[in-house]
Amino acid sequence: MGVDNASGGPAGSLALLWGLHGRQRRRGRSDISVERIVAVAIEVADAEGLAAVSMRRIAEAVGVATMSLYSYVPGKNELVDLMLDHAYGEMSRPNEVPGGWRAKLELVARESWRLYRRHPWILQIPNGRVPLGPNAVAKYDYELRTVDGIGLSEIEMDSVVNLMVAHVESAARRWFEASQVEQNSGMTDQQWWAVNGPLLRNIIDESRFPHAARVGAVTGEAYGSAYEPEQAFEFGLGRVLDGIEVLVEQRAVSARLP
Amino acid sequence: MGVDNASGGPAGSLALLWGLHGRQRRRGRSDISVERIVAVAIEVADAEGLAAVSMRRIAEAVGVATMSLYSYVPGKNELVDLMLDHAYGEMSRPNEVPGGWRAKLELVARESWRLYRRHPWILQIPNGRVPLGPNAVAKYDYELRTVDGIGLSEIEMDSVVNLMVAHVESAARRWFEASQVEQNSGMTDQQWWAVNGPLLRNIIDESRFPHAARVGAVTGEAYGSAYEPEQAFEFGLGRVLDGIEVLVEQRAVSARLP
DNA sequence: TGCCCTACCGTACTGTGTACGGTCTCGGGT
DNA sequence: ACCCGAGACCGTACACAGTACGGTAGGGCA
Repeated sequence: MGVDNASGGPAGSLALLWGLHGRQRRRGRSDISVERIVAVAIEVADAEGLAAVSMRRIAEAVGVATMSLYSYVPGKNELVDLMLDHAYGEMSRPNEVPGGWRAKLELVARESWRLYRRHPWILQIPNGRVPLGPNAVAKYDYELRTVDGIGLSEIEMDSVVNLMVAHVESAARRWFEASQVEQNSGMTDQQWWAVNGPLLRNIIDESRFPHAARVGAVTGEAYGSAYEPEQAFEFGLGRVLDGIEVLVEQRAVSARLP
Repeated sequence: MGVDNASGGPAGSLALLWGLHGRQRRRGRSDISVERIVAVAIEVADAEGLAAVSMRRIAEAVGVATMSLYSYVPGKNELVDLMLDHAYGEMSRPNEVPGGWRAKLELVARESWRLYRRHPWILQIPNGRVPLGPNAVAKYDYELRTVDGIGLSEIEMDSVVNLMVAHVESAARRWFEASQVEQNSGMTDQQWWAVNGPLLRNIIDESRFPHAARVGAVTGEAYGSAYEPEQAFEFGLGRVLDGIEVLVEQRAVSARLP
């Protein structure tokens, strides 16, 4: 029906992702392949967002009839799964990084941030279990490496990594949403506030909303709008790292006392 | 076209949200109102998700023809804006809360968490600038109050509050996505891992992905699945509060030195 | 040579938001 | 009292989505 989103039965995705599709030689046109379809879909998504990735559109771009795609990919959900894992594959994962866990984890965060900036459509992928493709697993492994051997339990390592990844995704989502609104309203945040600011300032008065009025005035002045995504990412990054450091210190202390 | 999502011109939403619609008496059926439409839409969304909220569906539930909705609400985007602000209005915002900023901010986080659990469809609202309705502003004002007067600048107050809100939303999204997958795959996370675990354990071997294999084994054992949303929320809450505390301490120290 | 499998594709179904234009009823100005 | 216009109400239609289904054609294997 088009509503049952990703990963209803990721078994199909799993086989595709890990290249377990029997490796039988395909009989049809040799200029078409799953890889090419995925590449084309990513190109379209990069340029026009995930909403532009329809089976008709991709088929046309590949040069094939719509329904022919279904002989390469079980359905759209699986195609999106493949797109995502391919994008993960583009990330750099250097073997040796100078500095302690904090520098390493920060690097991981910035690398993720860059991924979302390059492929914002990842943020539009509807609800779903992460399809555990090879590159997703490699990413997870790489992330864990940054906090290995610093006195955390396995559970804590997982939690720390998940927290950092979640922060980056969250900040990226805010950035992307802001840019989306700009795009399809045709107004900059600044322009929007220039138009609607007066009305809102009338309504959000000091007496009813004292804190919102005061803080809103300062941030509006500073940012020229209501929100500065890049700043929010940096601020959160620092705070989250600080919070993790507190935990790491605790563990280091309790390790010294037997 | 159905693609231009929320808040293209929130001027319409703003007027509706703040009840500036001239207050002219409506001439039509008196059993229908914007309020009732919004209430019905929220009911449907609570029960079946935002995807179930179509104009046809809501119209039918209200007992009116589809196109009649458009004489109450400019379009679907505006309806969703109204739903969101209404949901914000349900949150409790006690005037006096015992404890310091940390306890207060934690309470804010838990209240938000409860909101998302009650109305998960909020997480499905597509990209958009928050429509600044009365309840959204009240929520923001209430959140700011928790960190007022502890030595932070206005910008920092805004950043802190945004960070906490973002964490809660992020954790809630993960929880919701997990529950969604469960629902439309018909399998528990545990069941899924029982089926796909062996395959993955074969592929994710110690030699290629040592950290992922080790940590995955422990978390899998502990959670019975790959991820425990509630735990992730609590862990992140603690870490974020710790990180904010570091900042607050810094500010307190630099306030003591001239 | 003959058969079968499968890549390929045309058509059609359900469902979306909403533009458009028609009808009917009620409120207010004269 | 009368009339007219505004607006509530609604039926139809359009473009687009994902994909089920069934038909066709051509190459691999017995």
